[in-house]
Amino acid sequence: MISETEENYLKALFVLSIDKGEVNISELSKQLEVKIPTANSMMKRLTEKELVIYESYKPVKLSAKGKKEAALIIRKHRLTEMFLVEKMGFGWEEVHLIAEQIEHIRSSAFFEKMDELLGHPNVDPHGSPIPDINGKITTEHYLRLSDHKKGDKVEFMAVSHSSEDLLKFLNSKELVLGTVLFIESIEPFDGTMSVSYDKRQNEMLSSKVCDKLLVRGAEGNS
Amino acid sequence: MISETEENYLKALFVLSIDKGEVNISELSKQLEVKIPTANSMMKRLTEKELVIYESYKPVKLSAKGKKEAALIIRKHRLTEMFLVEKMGFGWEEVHLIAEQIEHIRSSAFFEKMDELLGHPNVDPHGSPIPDINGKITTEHYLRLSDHKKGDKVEFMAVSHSSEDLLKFLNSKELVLGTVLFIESIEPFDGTMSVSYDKRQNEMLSSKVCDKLLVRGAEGNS
DNA sequence: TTTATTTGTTAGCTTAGTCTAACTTATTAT
DNA sequence: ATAATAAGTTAGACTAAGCTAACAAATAAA
Ligand SMILES: [Mn+2]
Ligand SMILES: [Mn+2]
Ligand SMILES: [Mn+2]
Ligand SMILES: [Mn+2]
Repeated sequence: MISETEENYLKALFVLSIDKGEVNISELSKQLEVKIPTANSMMKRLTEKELVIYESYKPVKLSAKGKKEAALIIRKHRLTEMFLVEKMGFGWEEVHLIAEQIEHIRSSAFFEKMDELLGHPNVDPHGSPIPDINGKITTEHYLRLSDHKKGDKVEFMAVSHSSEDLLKFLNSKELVLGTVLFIESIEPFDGTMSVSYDKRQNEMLSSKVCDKLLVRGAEGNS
Repeated sequence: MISETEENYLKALFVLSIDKGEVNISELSKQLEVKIPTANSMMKRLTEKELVIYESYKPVKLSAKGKKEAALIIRKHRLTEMFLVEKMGFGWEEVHLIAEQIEHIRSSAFFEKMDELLGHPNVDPHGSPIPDINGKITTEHYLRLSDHKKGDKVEFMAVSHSSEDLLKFLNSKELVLGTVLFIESIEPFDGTMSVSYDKRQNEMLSSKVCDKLLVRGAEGNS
């Protein structure tokens, strides 16, 4: 049996190891807001349970088993977020903390029912992919809006590392997933973009915002 | 802050003290499936927190504060059960264990949303009353079906101490809340009743079942 | 290549929540 | 009224999950 705390560690390991495939204990402890020795001793326990691969002074990796468990928790988290938004009327900025708790509910029927009622969605309200029932996750590789140039037309597909503040900002600009953006101009000095879309014209987005918006080319414009 | 474990103790104290107003530690430990010393030490902790009133060798009582907290947890439990049945399509026999977990989710917005989507229900799927947002609970005092006599016509209002097995049995007899029952006859030896209702005629219900069905007089027949 | 800094480890302490064993108080039966 | 049984208490141990303090290893700076 994997405890709620252990589940949170697995999830943190999963998201932190997405690029490098491994995680330093200090990163992990920062992510989970615990001290380094706490994370250290948990790594020993998860090694015992064969959920992580870990040797002294080396970075931590998830085992295949650990990776699958983590993906299944993320599945529950993202299904929950989708359910809260689509079926209960919450805003996309309100759902993360609730999902952080509900992801630990022990009832496969509960999450299967959500999945069914939602019509088996493959992304959450922030555009992140929902792993399937076997823990397999298919990641689309979107570019950042900030990687594009003047005149590009792109579709807003996902928010990366979405904070509540960022999501509220996007609400205030009526920027929802699926919006097609046209880049009118880019300020050379600080990278601020002026973009137009159905709801707004010449809206200014700071480079900090543009870094978080994941997009794909629209109309054959990759 | 009240922990999940403490919440479960408060809830158990609430339901066990409904009649007598107080609870023996041994009853409590049985209900929660812990040993007597475990319940005993928890009572000390809840006394510290002023949630219960307790002196050595005397039965335990909930304080006003403890009673309110307990009622609010029961509110979340019953709203959840109602939501699972009404909005997610679960059967009334499937929801208790899930609600047992979800009742501890820390988000008033989550439960307020459920309440709203359900149209502020005042009973759960088993006919038990849902306490209001202030923890006030209004209990209807129904009689048991077994307290009635041949020829009585009654409405099925609630199931008392519903187990999954009992609820499945009622499913098999198509006996849902609101059904109007006519008592055709009662076997003097063991109290088995023969009842008729819209879906079935002369259905036999053992006295064990009749003890659990809470009813009120139908058509001015109190 | 030493030295300083960051990162990781170990040991030992804490709290919540559980247990068993031994004992005490209350209740019930003889 | 005394003995037997049940209920409640205390002490001591355990695990999970956290912490701090002291030390060791690895990495970065000088
Ligand atoms: Mn989230
Ligand atoms: Mn979580
Ligand atoms: Mn229930
Ligand atoms: Mn519970």
